[in-house]
Amino acid sequence: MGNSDNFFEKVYKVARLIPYGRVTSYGAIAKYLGAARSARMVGWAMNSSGSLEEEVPAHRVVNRLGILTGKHHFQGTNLMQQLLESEGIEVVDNQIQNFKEIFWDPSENL
DNA sequence: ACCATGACGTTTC
DNA sequence: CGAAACGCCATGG
Repeated sequence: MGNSDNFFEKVYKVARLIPYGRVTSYGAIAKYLGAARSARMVGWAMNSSGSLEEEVPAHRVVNRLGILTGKHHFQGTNLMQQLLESEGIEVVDNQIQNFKEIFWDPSENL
């Protein structure tokens, strides 16, 4: 573990490429990395992203429906939503609005 | 090795 | 896309 696991490192690398004001899903990242059945591991990687030197925009990663399932892992009770709204993303009841339009698929852009 | 947990996703009702 | 059952797979006890 001293060295970053290759899989985790790839996840962080892709996450950092998500454009400002756009979002993607755990499954999309997993699929892009050739581990389509390991979407949960992407979430696990995000859980460890807080201790990294390089910051990871984990708030831009949501589930396939555009729901902020990981908001409770951020500090406070509403930080994830606030970060998204600060980028012009509209969130109502933990659900990203216009999700289809701001969704960024690494498989189609990398 | 077994069981529980989880920032997911698909299928089914 | 409500709710629940599975499937999936790394981690931890």
